[in-house]
Parts: sequence; structure tokens; C-alpha cells
Amino acid sequence: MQKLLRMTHQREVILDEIKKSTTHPTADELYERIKKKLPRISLATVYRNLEIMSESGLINKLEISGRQKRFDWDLEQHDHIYCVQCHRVDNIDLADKKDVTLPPEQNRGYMVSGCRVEFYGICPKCSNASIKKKKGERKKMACKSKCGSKELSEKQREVLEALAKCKDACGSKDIAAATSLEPKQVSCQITALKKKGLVESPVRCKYTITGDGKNALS
Amino acid sequence: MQKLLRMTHQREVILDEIKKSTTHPTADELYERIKKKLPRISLATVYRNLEIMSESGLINKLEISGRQKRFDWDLEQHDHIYCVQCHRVDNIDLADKKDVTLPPEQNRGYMVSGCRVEFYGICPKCSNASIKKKKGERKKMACKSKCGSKELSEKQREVLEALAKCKDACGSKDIAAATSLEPKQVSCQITALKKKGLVESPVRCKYTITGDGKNALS
DNA sequence: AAGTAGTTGATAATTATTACTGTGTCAAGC
DNA sequence: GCTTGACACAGTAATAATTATCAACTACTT
Repeated sequence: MQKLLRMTHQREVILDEIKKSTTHPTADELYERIKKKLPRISLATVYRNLEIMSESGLINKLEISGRQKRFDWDLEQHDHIYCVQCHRVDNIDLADKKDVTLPPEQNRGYMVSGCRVEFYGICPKCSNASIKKKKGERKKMACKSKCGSKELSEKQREVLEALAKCKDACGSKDIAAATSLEPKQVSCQITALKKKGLVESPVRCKYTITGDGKNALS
Repeated sequence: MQKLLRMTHQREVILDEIKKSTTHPTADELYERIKKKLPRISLATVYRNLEIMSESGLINKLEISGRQKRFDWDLEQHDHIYCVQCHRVDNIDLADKKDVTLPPEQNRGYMVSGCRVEFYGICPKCSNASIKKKKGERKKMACKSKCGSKELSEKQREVLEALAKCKDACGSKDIAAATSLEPKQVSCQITALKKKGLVESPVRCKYTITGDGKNALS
């Protein structure tokens, strides 16, 4: 039953990289770092070995908020604090935790095997970043955004360029006239552009290009 | 800033379906149920509206272990218990929780906005199921498995069929001879089949088909 | 009644992860 | 020293869950 683990060079490097990290890296964060040492390693190898090593108890796979799995060299049971903005995860040491137990009449028939406590909030890096942003300091987001600024579609670019030429806010009909698009289609594109933050609406049904929008064009 | 929400029929039905559920459904569970009432609804609409409604505070999006997001009509802050086998999530009422606070010197500079407590274990349904399984009662898994028994590939089926014809355990060379495959390829396929539990190795380098393996062929 | 913001269904795209495949490497046994 | 079989690897395809895009539609507001 016990599977024997061969300590290959790749595994050594992966394990080493986890042990070095103070945070709890995701598979692709690790992959990026490992690639510098082993440029030919495959992402699949990283995933495979993280899975294997956590199964055999060399490392810990965290069950934590967020989409990506995270790994930890610290095998002791401990708890975490999670940044809702950049999704980083830090350790916490919770002395009070011994009090958190589930009264037997509350367990709903579950065979309880453990308990996780997870605080959440905004990490210092992110709160600094948002202060800077308010000051008008334009800065590339330090953290991966869930839905990054995507490429503009053909039509979106057309609408945005037309808006860039207007001095004042203008309605979608004006834009339709300035482009080859139907008024109806313009409204669709504006919705998308607003969502991306490239366009805003100072008054109902009038639109202007934002600073971000101008940057997106150049 | 405040976006106005139009109460469409689709939204009403989605909301209604969440309110009716005692558990914490995932988007696609909801979609399956809603399709019965609105057969033409799109999965995207369900996802879109769950997101919108949770943003505007009509429902709650749970941050919980597991790959899929889950939604809850109960806006009160409460905690959960999670089945590591079938991933169902139940509510718990944790009176002791007030004790769990993060000492300020522990917060690592985070602006803490809340705390989740999550117990985990095996739910009653799953522990019953595994007892039945031990008795030899073959039964379709009640719960979605993370990596369900996949279709057999062409080569895997070939290997498995060859194995089914052997009375005793046989080596990969025997199998290679019985099929059109190279010995090297056979070993790859056997590894995959073993992982699926369709083949086992009573002695080193000898293989037999398992009960599951026979079922997989029929 | 007209115009427009918001909404929908269908589908494409994306993200994170896992599976497959052919080849390579290692250790044990002949 | 050669063979055998187990384990690993890189590269790539496939999958699952979610999100984005877009043209058509709908319900408010004026």
C-alpha cells in the first residue's frame, strides 16, 4: 500500500521552494519560481508532485477560500488569515481556538474530523495600494485581479476611439454616427467598456472616456 | 453608483429556488432545478444573477472549501460543516464562537473584517454509503467524485479485455502478445488502470482484472 | 410611443487543474 | 551486464467551473 517516493531533482527543487516561502504559494506561483532553476520543468510535474507530496505527508494542502489551491510546508495544524483583495494567505496563531468545539448535539450526524478558522480582511499591502490610488497615483495593481483588463474587441476599440475624440460627454447616437456601428450595437459595447472602467457616465445616457480608457487606446 | 435591479421572471425563479433549499446549492445544482420551470433559461443567466444578487445583498455567496461556489439565502453570519467526501455543506450554530477573536498583535497588519469557522468531516449519508460498500454491496456513488471513473481509452479497453481472458495473473509481456500493443505501451496502460482500480497486482509484475474492471467492460 | 439602460440565451473564452502518452531513468534480479 | 518493471518526466489534450461577449429583447422613464 505504501508507495515509495523517489527523490528526484525536480521534487527536491519543488520541496525546497515551498520550504523557502513565507507565504502559502499556489501551484503556478511555484511553477514560475521553479522555472528559473529548471527551465524545462513542466507545469504538470509541479501539480503532480504537489499532489503526491501532500498525499504522502511531506507538505500540506490547504483548504482555503479562493479558487486556487495553496500549499504549505508547515505540517502542524494552524489557522490562516486571508486577503479578500489579493488572495494572499498568512498564518495566525490562535490560542483561543481550543474553545471552538462543536457540541455533539450540533453535529448533524457528521463524523467531525477537524475545524478550520479563517479570518479575512485586507492585507497591509493592499490597503496601502488603495490609499495611493485615491491620491491619484496611477499604479499597476499589485495583485492579480480576478478579471484583468482584457483586449479590446474591434467594435469596442472603435467606440472608444470615437469617444476619445469628443470633448464633452456624448450619447450613444452621436457615437453611432461617428462610427460604422448601429446605435443598438453601440449600447452593447458601452456596457462592456463601462464594466472595464474605460468609460463612465457623468449623466444618464451620456458617456465620456476615462483615463484608463485613454491608456487602453495607446 | 447604486445599480437598479430589475426583478425579472428569471430572477424571481432563481431567488425562489434558493430560498426553498435547505442546503447550500451550487450554481449548477440550481440550474438543474430551475430548468424544470424555465426550460429555456441559460446557465450563464443563473451564474450572472447569482453574482449580481450576492453583490446587491439579496443572497449570500459562501467562501467555503471545495471547487464550486455555493449560495445561501440566509444573510446572517453563520458557520458551516463540510463533508470532505461529497462536499455537501450544512449550517451549524456556534455559540462559543464569540471567543474566537484575533488578538491585535496577531493580525499582521490586516484590517480584519470577519472570521469563518468551518468544521469538516464525513456526513451521515456518506458514512452510510461506505458501510454498505464494505458489505460488498456495489452501489453507484451517491456523491459526485472529484475524478469520476472516466471512459476507457481504446488501448486501455484492449488491455483490460486481454486481462479478462486470462484465468491467472499474467505479466505485461503476455498482454502485449495478446494485443496489438508494444510491451512498453502496455505498462503505461496498466498504470492507468491500476489507478482506476480496474486492475490489481497480486504479485510483483503480475496483474489481474478486478471486479470493478469486469464491470467497466460490460 | 420612443429611446435607452439593463437583461437574456447562446456560445466562446478563460482559468485552474487533471489525464494521457510516449519516452526516460533507476534498482533489483537473473 | 542485460532485462524487467515501477516510477517519473515533459508536453499536450482534456475537463470542470466560471466568466465574457454579443446581438436580440424587454421593461422603465420621459
